[in-house]
Amino acid sequence: MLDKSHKHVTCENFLAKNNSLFKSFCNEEVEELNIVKNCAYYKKSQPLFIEGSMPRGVFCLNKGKVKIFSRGEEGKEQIIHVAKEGEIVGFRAMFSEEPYKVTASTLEESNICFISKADFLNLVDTNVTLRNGIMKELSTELANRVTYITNMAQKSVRGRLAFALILLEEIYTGEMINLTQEDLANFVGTATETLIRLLKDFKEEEIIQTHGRKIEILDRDELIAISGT
Amino acid sequence: MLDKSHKHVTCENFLAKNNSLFKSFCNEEVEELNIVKNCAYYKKSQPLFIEGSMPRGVFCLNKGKVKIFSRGEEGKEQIIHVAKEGEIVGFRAMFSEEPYKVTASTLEESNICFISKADFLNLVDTNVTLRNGIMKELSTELANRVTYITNMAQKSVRGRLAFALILLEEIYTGEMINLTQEDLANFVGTATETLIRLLKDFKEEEIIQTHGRKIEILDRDELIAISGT
DNA sequence: TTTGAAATGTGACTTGGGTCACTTTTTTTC
DNA sequence: GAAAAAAAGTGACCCAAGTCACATTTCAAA
Repeated sequence: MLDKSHKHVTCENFLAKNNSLFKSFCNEEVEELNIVKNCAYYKKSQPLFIEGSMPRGVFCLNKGKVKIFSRGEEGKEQIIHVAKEGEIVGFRAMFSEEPYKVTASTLEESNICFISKADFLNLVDTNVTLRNGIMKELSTELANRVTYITNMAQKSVRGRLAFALILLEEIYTGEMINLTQEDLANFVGTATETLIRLLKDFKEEEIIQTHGRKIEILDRDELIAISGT
Repeated sequence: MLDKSHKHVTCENFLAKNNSLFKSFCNEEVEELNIVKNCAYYKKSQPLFIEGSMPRGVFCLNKGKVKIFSRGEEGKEQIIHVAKEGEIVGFRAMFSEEPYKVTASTLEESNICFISKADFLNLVDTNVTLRNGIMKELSTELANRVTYITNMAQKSVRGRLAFALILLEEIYTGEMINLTQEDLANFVGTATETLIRLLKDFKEEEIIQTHGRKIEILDRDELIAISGT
């Protein structure tokens, strides 16, 4: 099924990422982590886990981006989050005894480490800093989703697209936003056709520029203004 | 400002609520809790805390309901959650060093205990069961919001209203749903006028029945069917 | 290198639901 | 219990954005 073994992969620089929950680990802790982690190569569009299945562990993104989405009634994807290098994916499900409510799938070629539920929970139990980091992360994420819900309920699609582009610019720091228009539409919460038309507007207004599929933001301030709409 | 002292209030039955995070406390722990908690009476429409202010502690609802909302660009309320008896409100903000992203306000006369941040964090540090309960609660809430976001993005207002009524029926167990139509509209994420028209439809379709402001659900199955819309 | 399958793009049409501008009814509060 | 304020309710209007039905371009895989 999953082809994870054909390339030699390492996770060395995962810990170096400044957004990692493991960033404050001391040498001894890093050693412990190295023993329990299990690195693998993922091709584009491979799932890490699927909505409805039971969680078995967490995934640490060393290289590559991952989309997290749920499916609405008619199966339409709603992208909740795009995870980037350094992030741990799937740890929310570790603390509830319930199946995943979301699916995680790679957006590009990725190097990803796996840590089993038992090992991860053991780390959390014994490491106060990690635990506090996780509680803080859970709380922050919860607060972010408040904004997300309010935006969905009150903003125009144009405003939401502007907001999404600002978020994505941070996620794709240093590189250009690289998503299919369908994925972008599913992130914004609109029809693909509507998204294409709005992107065209933004291009004509010289707020963005495209290079093939990639999106470059030209006028961030204008996007911020529009995102209030 | 806040008139919390004119009535004698007790929180005895807070611990008895089966949805309380403190439900597994032993006698000794309950004793500790009794020392640090501070009970107060709240009138209708009094805020517990306000968006933008710094968190000072958590609130335990002994009696009464509380709405949690954020405000969109034009100040329009977006109700994120309606908390009921037994719930702890505001603990999410305890773990991030950031100001509240939401406002909490009583929907009716309420008895509410306050526990200071220091006391609460101390309880969390020393009580593994409580801590695990909180981590589980945070995770579950995060999962719920995924559904919430997907609904907002993909369902019709009619579908969202049906969904909201099902949720509210559980929150108002044993009594009838009792919210202003404006609050209900702000929960569903629509204009008050639209909400009134849709409620009228539901009445004509004999899915609900109203007694003054109170809403009684007559056909829960039909609501479930509509909520898929 | 073909060839099917995604992904992108465009036009025409329809409609859900927002806005505005009121009236009426119910609650508060003094 | 009167006045004021808030909530509930109705009608008319309109446009943002969804749907459908295609054409075209790009990509992946055999």
